Order: sequence, then C-alpha cells, then structure tokens
Amino acid sequence: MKYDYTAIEKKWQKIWAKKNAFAASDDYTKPKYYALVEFPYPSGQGLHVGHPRPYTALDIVARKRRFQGYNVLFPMGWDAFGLPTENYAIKNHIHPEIVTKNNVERFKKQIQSLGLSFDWNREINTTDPNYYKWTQWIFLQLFKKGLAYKKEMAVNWCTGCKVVLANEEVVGGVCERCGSEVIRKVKSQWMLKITEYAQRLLDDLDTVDYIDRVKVSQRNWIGRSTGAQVDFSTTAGDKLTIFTTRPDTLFGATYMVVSPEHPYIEKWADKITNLEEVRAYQEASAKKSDFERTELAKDKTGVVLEGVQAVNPVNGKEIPIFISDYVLMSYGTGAIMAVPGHDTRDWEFAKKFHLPIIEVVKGGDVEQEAFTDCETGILVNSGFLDGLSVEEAKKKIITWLEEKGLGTPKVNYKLRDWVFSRQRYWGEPIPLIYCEKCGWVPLDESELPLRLPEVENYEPTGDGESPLAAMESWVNVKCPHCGGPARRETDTMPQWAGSSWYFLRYCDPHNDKEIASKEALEYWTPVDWYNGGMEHTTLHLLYSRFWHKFLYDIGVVPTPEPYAKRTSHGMILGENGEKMSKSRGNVVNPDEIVRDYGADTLRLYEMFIGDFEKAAPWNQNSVRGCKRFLERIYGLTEILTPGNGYSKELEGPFHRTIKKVSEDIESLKFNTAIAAMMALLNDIIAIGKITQGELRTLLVLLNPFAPHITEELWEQCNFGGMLFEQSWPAYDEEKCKEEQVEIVVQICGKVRGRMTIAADSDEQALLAAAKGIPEIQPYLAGKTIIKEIAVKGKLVNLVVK
RNA sequence: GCGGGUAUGGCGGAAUUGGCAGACGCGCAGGAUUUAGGAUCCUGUGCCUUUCGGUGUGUGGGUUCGACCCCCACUACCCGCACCA
Repeated sequence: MKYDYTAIEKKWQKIWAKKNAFAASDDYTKPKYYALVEFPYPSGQGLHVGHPRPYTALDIVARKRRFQGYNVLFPMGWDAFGLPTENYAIKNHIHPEIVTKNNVERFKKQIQSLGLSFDWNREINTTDPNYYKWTQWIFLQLFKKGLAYKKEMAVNWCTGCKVVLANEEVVGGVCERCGSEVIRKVKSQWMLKITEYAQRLLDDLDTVDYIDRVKVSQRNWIGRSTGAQVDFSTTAGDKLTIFTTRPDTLFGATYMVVSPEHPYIEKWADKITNLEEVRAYQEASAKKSDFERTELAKDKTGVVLEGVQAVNPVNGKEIPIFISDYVLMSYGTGAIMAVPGHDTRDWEFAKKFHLPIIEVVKGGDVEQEAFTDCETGILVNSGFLDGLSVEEAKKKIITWLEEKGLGTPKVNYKLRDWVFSRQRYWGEPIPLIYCEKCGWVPLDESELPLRLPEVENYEPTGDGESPLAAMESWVNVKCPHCGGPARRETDTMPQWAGSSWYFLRYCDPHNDKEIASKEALEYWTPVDWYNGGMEHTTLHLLYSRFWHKFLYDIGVVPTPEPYAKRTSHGMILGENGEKMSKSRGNVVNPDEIVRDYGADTLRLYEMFIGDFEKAAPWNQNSVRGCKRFLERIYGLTEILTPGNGYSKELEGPFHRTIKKVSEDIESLKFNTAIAAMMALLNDIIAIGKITQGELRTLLVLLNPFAPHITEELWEQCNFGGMLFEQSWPAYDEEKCKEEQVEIVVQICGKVRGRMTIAADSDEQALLAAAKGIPEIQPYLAGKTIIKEIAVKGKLVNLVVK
C-alpha cells in the first residue's frame, strides 16, 4: 500500500476541524496547560520554512500534554498592524485592511496545511476593532496612572520611511526596515514610562524559567549600575550634578564634561566667553546622525567652556568644564566628572586636550593607558582614601559625601522610556483629545474602540505628521471635558502595542466587557511555556512583561509575570548556510515541501534538522530521509502480529524509547527523540515483526511529531477510537535497564578487550572477570598491576608497570 | 571595546556527576532487485596503515588511572550591544 500523504493529511485535517479536536475546554476544574508561540506578522510573502520550526515544537508539547490529561490552550492569531502592509497598500492603492485580510487568509491556509493543533476558535487579530479596543483601553489606563506622557525629544527619524523609530528599530545607525540613514529630529512624542518598572523587570527575572541567554540579554538591556550622584559647585555659583560608578576615583577628577544638550549651557550663556565656539559645537553635534556619532566614537571632540569652572569637592581645586558628545544627555545627569587615569574615554579625551592625568588607583601605568581594574587596585594620592581597596574606598567616600551633603548613592539604568507614537496610518489610534483649555483629555471608555477612519491616502506626510492629521472631520472634535473645540491625537501606536498583551486575550477572546474575564485569567495565566525568537528578547518580551506588571498593579491580571517559561529557537538557513532571502535565491517554500513530501515529513524534518536552539542549514536530501522513515512506519502494518503486550526482544527498547522521547520533548531535544524512534524502528525491522500493542505505543509516541500518518494507521489497524484521544505511554524504569552489558577492559587507559557480563555485577566481579579475558593477557605478562579501576556498567581499567 | 554563543567525519549532528568518540540521518562505495532509477532492500563507511597497529573532538599547556567534557592561556567564526560615565 502506497503512503498517499496528500490524501491522508487532507482527510485528517478535515476530521479534526469537524470534531473541534483541539479546542481548549472551559472546564476550569481540569489541570491546565497554556502553550504559546509568537503570533506571526502576516506578511505578503506568505509562510517561510522558519515559521513551522517553533510552531511544530510547541505543537509537540501541546499534543503530549493532551495525552497526559491536561486541558491545553494552544492558540494562534495575527499581529497584523505594521509598516510593510501599509507600504504595500500605498504602492498598490489597496486598503491596508484588504491587504491584511488577504495575507491572513493565505497564512492561515498555509499554517493549517501543517496539521498544527491550534484552537482556531480563539483566533485573534490585532487590527480587529474588537481587539484594539482593549489595546486602547490599556493605553488609557497607563495614561491615567501617569505612565504615558508627551515629551519634546530628539527622536530617531528615518529619512527613508519618513517616520520616527524606536531606539530598538535603529540598527547600526540605519533603519532596521529600509536601511536608510537615521538622523536626530526633535518631535513631541508619546512615551511610556517603562523605566519606572526597570528594577522589577530585573528582579523578577529570578522568578521565571527563561533560558539563560534571554535573562542575560534582558539584564544587559536594563543595564543597572550603582554608584553615586555628586554635586560639584561651580564658579557660576550653582551646582553641577554628575553620576559616577567610581566615586572612589574622585581625587583623580581633573576636568568635567557635559553633554552638548545640557541645559546649564543656556543658564551659563552670559558667563561663557567663547559662546560662539560652544554654539557651533552644539549645532554640529545636533546635526550628526547616530551613525556618525558611533562612527566617530574613537575620535574624541569637544570644546572647553571658558568663563566657568567647577570645584572638585574633595580638594577644592578648580577644574575646567568641557562639552563633548561622548557624554549623552539621555543617561545619568548628562554630566560627568572625568577621571582620565581610570576611564578609557576620559583618558583618550585628556590625551587629546593635554589635560592632567592623576593616578589615584595603583596597579597600572596611567601614562600608557587608563587603569580600570576594580579588583586589585589600591588607592593612592587620595587623602583619606589612601591605602584602601576600590570597594572600601567607594563605601568610605559615599559616606563622606553624604555627611557633607555633597552626594548620595544612586542607581542608574540604561533602559530608556518607550517611544510610543508613530506618524503612520496602519496602527491603533491613540484615544486622546487635545483641548487648549483642558490639555490632553482621555476618550471616555464607552467610546472605545476609536476606529481608524477611512482615508483616501495613507501616505506619510513627510513633515512628520500622521496621515490621520489630514482628516479634518475626524480630527476636529469637542473636548469631552469642557465641550470646547479640540483635536484628536493623530499619531498611532507602534506595532509592539497589540502584541504586548495578546496572550491574555486568547484566554477569553470574545469578551466584550473586559480584556478577558477574571475567571479565565485566573485559570489560564501565566503562560506555561512560551517560545519565540531571540530577536524579540529586548523588545516584545520586555514590553509585554512591562504591560503585564502594570495590569497586575491595577488588578486586571492575577500574576506579576506573564510567562512562566521562555525558550527560543534557532533560525533555519538556506542550503548554502546563509540566511534565507529572496536576493540570495536560497528561499525554500513550505508549500512545495508539503506538496512534494507531506506535512508530516516537513514537521519531522524541521524537528530533526539539528539542535532546536541553534541555527541550521536546510538540506533537501535529509528531508527525503525523514520521508523514508515515515514510509517505513507506514509499512509496519505488513508485519503486524496479534498481541497486546511487548515481545521479549522489544520490551527493553520500547521502555527506553518511551523514556527518551518523554524526556527529550521537555528539554527541546526533538532531534534525539526522533533519532531514538528511528533506532527503535530499525530494531523492529531487524526482528521482522511488531505486535499490535507495540504499534499502538509507537503511534502515540510519534503522533505529536507526525500527527496525520499516525492517526491514519491507528484507524487502519482498528485500534479503536481516535488516536488523539489516547493516553501518553508509561515506561518502567526497571525495564529500561539492560540485563547484560558490554564492559570495556582498558590497560593504562587504552581499550584492549571487551566482555559481556550481567549489568548488576559489582566492582569486584568486574575486576575478577576482566583479569580473566584472553585479549588482555599479553599486556599483563611480566607486569605488575599497580592500580585497578572498575566502574559499574561501564569499564575496567588496569594500570600496569 | 563589552556581553553571549559556537568549534566533533565529506555534511547535519549525537555523546555530561570525567568512563567504548562519531548514536540517528544525509552523502558516498559495493552488492541485490529492476527494461530503467534521483525507487526499494542488504553490506560497508573518522583518518593513516596491506596487516599488526597507530591516530583522532579549533590551538598550546595543565589536572587525572582516564578529558569533546574540568582548569589556564590562545585562535577563528556567529549573534547582540555599543562613548551608558
């Protein structure tokens, strides 16, 4: 009988859909399991072979959990707002809503052809007004709690897309999407105060089960550092406050630097005698793009402020103040004390401007390079700190500063507030109204969703205003507060908004009273296992943790963290080992694989391709290998024999395979789980027969990986009921053990012989048996055994002389 | 520069309280079957060597009876961040 995968896969997909086989139940008394994969952006290119890798992995987990008796929630949806759709709409004069609808249809069809056990009753779409109503609602709560604010600020302006980008969307100084140069431009933007949650986002990483590299990335991104804030008095009669992580080096501060945007420059304008030069420098750095700033990173520039000096609080010495763009306004206080002896950047600057370098921590040669080691150095030239270690000196100087009222301990974070506005059409409208009298007034919740208006033209205006701004009838409204004339906010939300809470909506997707019912959230959250790309670690993953914590604070969700466990998959590369892309011509289309080999083969191959967490190149021949495996499974019906138990020869292999597959699924080792099943199949074929009981077990084990073929064989063999309704097979630890094992006999660590012996033989028995085997006799003749090592079940090593 | 990761046959990859390196699959070689094979089945397959044997997990050291695995010092490649005071 031929393995007609096309017919089999269509048949079972239809049956599962009809039976609603994978719907999560609303019976909240059962144990639950919430498995989640990142919902895709439905791009115009259709599904990519990269998509099925994580989807299949968690589908395997979901299917295994159902067999284990859990009520499983495994949902799918569409993160459909975003620039590519909008750009496509502009280019082809099709409404983005239509573009989205078409793309979603295609994606859904493709995903469904893979036999993934998603609960399609809970499908969501971020562009659906019934969905974004709640995205807007959450924004209003943030606004009401003071966590959304508008700020004039230098933003990343993409010269290609004519749109403001988040810091995270700028890669290497250019636009992540179009590659155009990004420059700095001052605009009024909505911001979300994620920084207010920095410490909790950091601390609570200890409470969740994320793979290490995700935790490390988030910690680095949040970038906590501890130090001190210190006030330097100036000859202008005021105080300049700086942040430093090395207060111990205060005696080595020989000059100060403020950022070109620092407000004190205005304040001191009438005292600065070289104001023209300073202004010129300010302008020059304002014009620099981020790219230029990083390009020129090595070459320090700056201008001294003539007419104003600072006073080092520890020794009363007057020191010069510079402006330089190596000091960023966005971190700390926008001003630093420069300690060229012990900071590489300050050292470079000091060398260039011939400023004094004082050694205050002994251990290096500060004339050659900055000595930045905090572990070994001893303080020198530092008055009352002399002789102390760096750690001791830090404590002592902070105490001293506090006593004198000159400084305080201080914690700083690299994490910055989230730029939340976009001057684009295809996003959630921000539900706020600006009134001259009342300021920013939130829309009443009863007015939600605030729908996107129909417009003729979605094109960005290029002057930084959203296309919505041109819609006079939509923009001009009455103030909800005073009834006077007012205007709507015309910016929309970034793509990250809808994905920051979507996992909550799956719990109760049709609720029109709240984001999800209390009961549903209480039961389903947190997500038990969330898998997604590493590229979302510092964006989506951090943003959604922030929103979740906020929702927890206002009593909407019952848990402080959204995801109990987070894993991440590697990319699938082209056959040439490069990233798949149209321009490289190495893209593999999943539809063709499904057509030529079947969905089960595609699933199996993507799980077998290599370590799930690492990138792996596609290999068409290996796809064939997986197909061969399934064909041989299909052929097992021809050697099927009656009997419910395991045959004597296969009992051990079956128990071992059940154990291996059960454990490997939990630790993302899908490749070795499949290898174990392949090895078992080789054993079965070598023996030449399989009992009904054995085949039942094998089909259940393989079902999460290859659901269609296994369900088909289950039916063909009349095993009763549907395969997806069965239980996960159990194994007996005792029966996993081999009775006889082969023991290696080594002489001086080299394998010289082997013996087969009862697996439970103890060390004495092993040694006695080993000494008797003929192969090693030549190596023992005329020698003395000086050491004997025996390891149960493994080997014997005799050291001779 | 900083942070993270990786390095094992022709290829993808297995192997952990330190104990037979190369499971499983691909490819390749030989054979069977076939009108035919890019189908199927069987056998073999790290490298060197006719054999005996030797040798082998990026490089150089070390610890150990024994190291892909632990320690020290390097090299190469990949990813992320990047003047964060």
